[in-house]
Amino acid sequence: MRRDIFQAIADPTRRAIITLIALQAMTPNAIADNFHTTRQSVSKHLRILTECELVKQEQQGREIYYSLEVEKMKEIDKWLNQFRKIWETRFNQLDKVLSTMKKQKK
Amino acid sequence: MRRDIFQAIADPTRRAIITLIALQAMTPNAIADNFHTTRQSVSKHLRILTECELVKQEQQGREIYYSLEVEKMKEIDKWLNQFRKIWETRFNQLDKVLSTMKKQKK
DNA sequence: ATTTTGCGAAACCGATTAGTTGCATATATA
DNA sequence: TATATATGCAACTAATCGGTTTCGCAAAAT
Repeated sequence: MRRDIFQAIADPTRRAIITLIALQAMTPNAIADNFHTTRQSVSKHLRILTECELVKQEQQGREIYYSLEVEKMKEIDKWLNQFRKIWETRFNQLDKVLSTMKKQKK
Repeated sequence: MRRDIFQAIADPTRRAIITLIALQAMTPNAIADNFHTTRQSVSKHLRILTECELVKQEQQGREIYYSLEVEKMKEIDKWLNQFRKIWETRFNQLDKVLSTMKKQKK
């Protein structure tokens, strides 16, 4: 049971579920309708997403509404930050090359 | 063989390798020195990272230097974009609440 | 009160995964 | 030329994964 965010978003079905419930809470049945798989399978995915706190539940009678814990998604963004510095630097370097080329044209 | 970026960064060792070679190219042996695993195991991880183009190789005599393909990392950032809109909206809503509280204080 | 509906949990199964061990190959070095 | 070094690759193994089937429970509908 590794159960961290990166392992959670590794599965394409789970990524699709995340996108699906990002804007509005949905029940497992409603979610399953969107995929070619069983409710139980979706239920399993939701358990994994819940365990790593990417998703939160809200019981309403016998129905359970699942919605995205957007804050948790920021952790992926935070991890990307270390590389963002690098690709921004690379971009600046390309920028320099381009402006040098322009100058040479003149 | 799924081999997409999300599956590639799911493994903690692979994430560590990515961070390690982000700033400077390294050989498999040098990389393996940083982990409690064998060189062959690192070699396997590098193969997976290379296959999904997150990493590029540069042969130098009998040594092979591996370095990060920063551009590819942007694809994760691109996927995050759809959620970025949401969490920015949430932040703005919190902003409104805070400014309302300030007004009420006055 | 009985049936239907919405759900999670457990047991099972085939596929995949990460890691190890044992090679083979190519490039240095003595 | 013989040896040491750097590496990738294939075969194997235990663990994990995603999916299905079956079950039990609680809430709603009849």
